[in-house]
Amino acid sequence: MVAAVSKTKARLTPEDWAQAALDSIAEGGLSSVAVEALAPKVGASKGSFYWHFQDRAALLEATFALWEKAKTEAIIEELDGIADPRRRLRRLFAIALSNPRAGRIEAVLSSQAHPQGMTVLRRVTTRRVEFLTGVFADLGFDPAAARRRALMTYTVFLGLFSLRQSDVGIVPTGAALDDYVEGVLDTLTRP
Amino acid sequence: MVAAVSKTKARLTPEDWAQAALDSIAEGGLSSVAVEALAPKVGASKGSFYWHFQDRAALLEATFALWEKAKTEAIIEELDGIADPRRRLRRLFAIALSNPRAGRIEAVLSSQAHPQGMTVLRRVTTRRVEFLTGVFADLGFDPAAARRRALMTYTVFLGLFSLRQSDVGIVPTGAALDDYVEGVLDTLTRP
DNA sequence: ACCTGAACACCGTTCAAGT
DNA sequence: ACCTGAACACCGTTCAAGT
Repeated sequence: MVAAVSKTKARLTPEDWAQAALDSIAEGGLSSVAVEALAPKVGASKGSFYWHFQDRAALLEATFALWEKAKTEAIIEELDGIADPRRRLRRLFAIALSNPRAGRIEAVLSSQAHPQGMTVLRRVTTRRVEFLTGVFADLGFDPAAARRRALMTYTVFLGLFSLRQSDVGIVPTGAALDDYVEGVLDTLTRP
Repeated sequence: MVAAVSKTKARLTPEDWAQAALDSIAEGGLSSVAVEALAPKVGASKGSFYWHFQDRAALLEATFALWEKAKTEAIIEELDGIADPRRRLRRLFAIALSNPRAGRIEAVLSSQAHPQGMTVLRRVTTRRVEFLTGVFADLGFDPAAARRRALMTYTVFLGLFSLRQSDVGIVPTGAALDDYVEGVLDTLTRP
């Protein structure tokens, strides 16, 4: 359960704490991000934490920023390499749905448990809707229509994430999920 | 800020605490539901709380149950009185979007901050998707198609809630929102 | 510069004692 | 049966003291 502490560097960086916090959120939600609980995982004392961060809120801010870089910027960068807009969109859903735990952070941010999360959430949302607008523009929709489609696609996307989290057995899995997504994308991209 | 305490009944019921907790979540999120902070609002001591509830988790359970009754059962009951399926669906979106704070509890439940919330979330989700499946069946879709449409509609619904919470200025407001919803419902109900 | 360990505050929880 | 107030535990935060 306890992650092995790297022996290669004696000194800790803020990123070490943020990464530990990110893992902790995926495992046990926001409330599991406790300085006292994290300290032994990174191999330091509670007091040490307050050298790197002003408080727990600052840690969460750094954690959300880390997630933003890994899960929005990096993915959009990959997708921008795909010329065909329909394939680009399909790939996005494939990436997003490949990890059953994806959406955990989005859920935490949306719950408004922490104001600093809202800033990141706004930035990520804007970025993603922009990306989707680009996809629909490339599909030949005029700007206003592309924007509307992008918005609807993103709500479908968010809703699917949310539904998967609650795990009601309503969201299809495996091949059925692929079929479902294919059908949804058909509906969304039809002129 | 502090709600006036009713003088008409000296004794408190669990519902008094649950209602106070529900209000508190809407105002300040889950973390604002603190026994110590709630006690003066209902006009009792912390100790009194533990006569009515085993712990904070039990209060949250009761709070979620209260919300379920008010926001799912009551609304579905109203909607079931509308014969025309398209109007029924439109009315659902109207109710859901009329309160800008609607979706707060859904967000809290989805964040999995509390396991007991998941039970309620699953029940509510199942109930709502069943309701939507009925709408699409009434529109003439066969069972499997009705189910798929219901699922897609519910993800659009959840996503819209979620987006509104983050308040990015991406979701249209006022008449534009009505137009947007109308367009979305058109897309969703088209055979 | 970076870290430790003790101290304190806050809030969840318990409980003996009151009505 | 229902409530109070004091006590304790847990974790966020501070800080004087160490390297």
